[in-house]
Amino acid sequence: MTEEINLLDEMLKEDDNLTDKQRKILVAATEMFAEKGFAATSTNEIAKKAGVAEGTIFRHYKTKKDLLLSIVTPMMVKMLGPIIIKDLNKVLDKDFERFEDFVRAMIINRQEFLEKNLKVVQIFLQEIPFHPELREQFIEHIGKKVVSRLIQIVGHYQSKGQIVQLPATTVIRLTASTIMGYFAAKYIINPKWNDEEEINQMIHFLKKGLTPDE
Amino acid sequence: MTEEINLLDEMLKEDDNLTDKQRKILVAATEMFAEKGFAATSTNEIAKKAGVAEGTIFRHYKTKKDLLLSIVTPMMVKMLGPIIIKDLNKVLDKDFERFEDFVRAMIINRQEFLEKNLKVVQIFLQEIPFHPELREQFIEHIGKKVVSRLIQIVGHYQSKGQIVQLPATTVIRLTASTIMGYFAAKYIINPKWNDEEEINQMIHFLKKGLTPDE
Amino acid sequence: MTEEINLLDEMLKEDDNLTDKQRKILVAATEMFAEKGFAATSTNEIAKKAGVAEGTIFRHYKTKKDLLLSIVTPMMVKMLGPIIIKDLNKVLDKDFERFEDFVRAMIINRQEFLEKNLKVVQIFLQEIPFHPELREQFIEHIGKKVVSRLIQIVGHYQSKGQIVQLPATTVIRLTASTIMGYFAAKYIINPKWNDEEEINQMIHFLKKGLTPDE
Amino acid sequence: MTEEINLLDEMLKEDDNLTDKQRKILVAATEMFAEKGFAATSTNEIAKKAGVAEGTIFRHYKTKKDLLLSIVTPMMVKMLGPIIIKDLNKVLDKDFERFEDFVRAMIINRQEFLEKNLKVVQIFLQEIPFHPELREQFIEHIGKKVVSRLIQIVGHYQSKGQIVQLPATTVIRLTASTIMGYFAAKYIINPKWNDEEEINQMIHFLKKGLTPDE
DNA sequence: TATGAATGAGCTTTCATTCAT
DNA sequence: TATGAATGAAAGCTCATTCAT
Repeated sequence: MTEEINLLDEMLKEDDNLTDKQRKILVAATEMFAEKGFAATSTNEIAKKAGVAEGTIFRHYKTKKDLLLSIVTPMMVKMLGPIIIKDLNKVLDKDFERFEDFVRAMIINRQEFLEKNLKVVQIFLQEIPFHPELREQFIEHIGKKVVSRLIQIVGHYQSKGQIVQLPATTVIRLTASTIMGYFAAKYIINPKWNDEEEINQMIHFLKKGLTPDE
Repeated sequence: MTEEINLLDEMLKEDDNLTDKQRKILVAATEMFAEKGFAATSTNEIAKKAGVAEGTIFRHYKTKKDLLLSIVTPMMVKMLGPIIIKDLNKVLDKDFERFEDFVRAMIINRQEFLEKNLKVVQIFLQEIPFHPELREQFIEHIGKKVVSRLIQIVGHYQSKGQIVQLPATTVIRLTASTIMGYFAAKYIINPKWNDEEEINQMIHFLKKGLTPDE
Repeated sequence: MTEEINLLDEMLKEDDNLTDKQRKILVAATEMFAEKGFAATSTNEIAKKAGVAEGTIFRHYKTKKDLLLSIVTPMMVKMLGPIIIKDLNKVLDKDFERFEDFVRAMIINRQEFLEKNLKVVQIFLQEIPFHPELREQFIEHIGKKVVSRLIQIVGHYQSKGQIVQLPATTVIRLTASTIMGYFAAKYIINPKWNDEEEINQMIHFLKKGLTPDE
Repeated sequence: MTEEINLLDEMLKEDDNLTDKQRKILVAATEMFAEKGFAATSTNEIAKKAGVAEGTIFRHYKTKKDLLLSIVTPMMVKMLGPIIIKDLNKVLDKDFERFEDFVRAMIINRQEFLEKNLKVVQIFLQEIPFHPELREQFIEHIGKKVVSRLIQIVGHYQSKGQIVQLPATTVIRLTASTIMGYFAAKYIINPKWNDEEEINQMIHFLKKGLTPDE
């Protein structure tokens, strides 16, 4: 049912010229960066946790920041981007009859992605305020493509008369906010709710909220 | 029209036993923490920016973390909490006939707050993942009170038949997500939109989305 | 029975131009220096313990070292010296018939002194390795006088045929070592012994050990 | 004639996993601690004197206090203890006919030890008042063993009727005081005396002083 | 390739001391 | 006289990074 992949594992396996040590470093660094933040994690700690010498880290990653980028950039550039696009195609290709079906597919799709890449996403969200390059990379390589794709989709359902004639970006924002609010609640507050029911209610809310005014 | 106050200024003026230097330290630290993050800001930088000796910082704040807390805790404990409560009273006391009027009042009220305290809120959001005490303090002193208040309010409008009979927390989440999505877009992406129109659309969306099903 | 005085109290009372604060500083500093050593005690700690402002210390004592000297020098220069001399006179004037009576008087006399000035003596002994001036002061102002006096006394009892014809300094060393060993055991190891009996045994040991060889 | 070893040299040579730099650090630290005291010696000074970077010190010794302990503890735990025991055995095994012969052997034995380890012993004596752990370590690991051994020995000579029937601890105290008084005079006052003669007189004094009363 | 000792700049914090009030 | 805020040098210590092995 799920063909989603864990980005980190993927990266580790796929890349054949990755040493065993290198894998260990990436895993350890991901763990620590997520927990304490990039700036507050020392290369010494990472080395210890990875069970390698400190020098080994710098043999593979010129600087500490390089290490961060090698965790977070692939997620965006190599994986997040293509995957999103691919997934969106997948979603669109099925040509869901109704907007609400499309939204449901999106939610489930992103949910699986999140579930498998929590740590890296967490690092990304935590560090993006402090690294302008990260921000720019994200906007340039991912953001723009995703947004333009979504605009098409919104237009598609608007032209079918299923959703209200607001600016596409507004529709996207309202929808995305609602979905991300759901994820935030789920992963930060961690409530004991029934996922399926909650998703149904959310979609019902979106459907009603975005229904064209008569 | 706005009686909102800038938290930092407030703190600086109100507290009579704050030295001039201490004020400068707080302003400089807020600036730097917001920009580079707590861990990546050195006390040396803060001292230079504040135009004081480094020792002066530690005369007033036992540790660097103390300095962070003395910026962020008052916001929560002394100011955010009471203000929210007071504001909510203000909002509720008017007993807005319609849920949408209440939401509009809330948006404007929080908008003003945000506008005047962007930096401190930014620090708070950026640092909360790395400081468990901050998280606990926030939940204990602020979160719980605010949520229980909002639950009352939702119940109020539900009993008037204005909004759908979902669990109050779900209603709150859907509403809050939408509003926060608006703020996120406004302050992060900084689009050139028409605030008033955007707010109107958002409220319309919420109203429709939360209308009771017939 | 005892006319011994507590050096610190003496100093505090006697000196009329000592402020109340100054007294508190001296008491606090003595306490801390004895406990943690001079170098490891901060003026801040002393100020807190004394209940005065840090500046007040430096109003009275130009430097931290000045404070140390003003505790330890009077003990030597003003008090230890004269007192020893005076006391020795007292002891000698009685012209104890036997050497052992003289020794006993000495032990009791020094015991009382120690008992009342443990802290200051402790500071003196602890700090003397690190402060050459202290060492020189002691030798110059106290040591020489005391030694030359003791040489006279030893000569006195040697000429009476009561003690062996060794160099006076050797006799002094053997006697002083024995007495100081007793004090060291008493104040450092703090054994549960009978003081009087122990002193009797010690004197008996000295008497036998220093008896002229036939 | 002497098989005594210099503790520090011993430590430095023996331990094969000691870096060259580490050796230099230990030598420099010993020098400085002896001269200025632990608290008054800065790690910066030690680094300069050792010709290493300051960071190097902390790579090998987690804290400055660690450095002190790594100089002083081995002396007690690994070396002083066993050596004393071993030496005492050596001394006892010869089963000196007379108590005075035993004492003489002891003096010479300890004299050699002192001569070769003056600095470390000096540090130990100077710092013990300020470091309770040091005190406890010493009592636990060294003091108790040495004392119980000495009690046996005293009993041995008492049963042979050579020394007076005082409590063994009293005999030990009187003897040790006399010997340590000799060492104190020798190493602190540094008199120009004839060692051998002085030792003979001291032993004669002890013998007479501890002779059983008829 | 991997190590880990070594570095020195820079970190947070402490300190004795000064000085305006 | 007494204060305590302010100082800046120096403390102990951490850090990312280098390099000989």
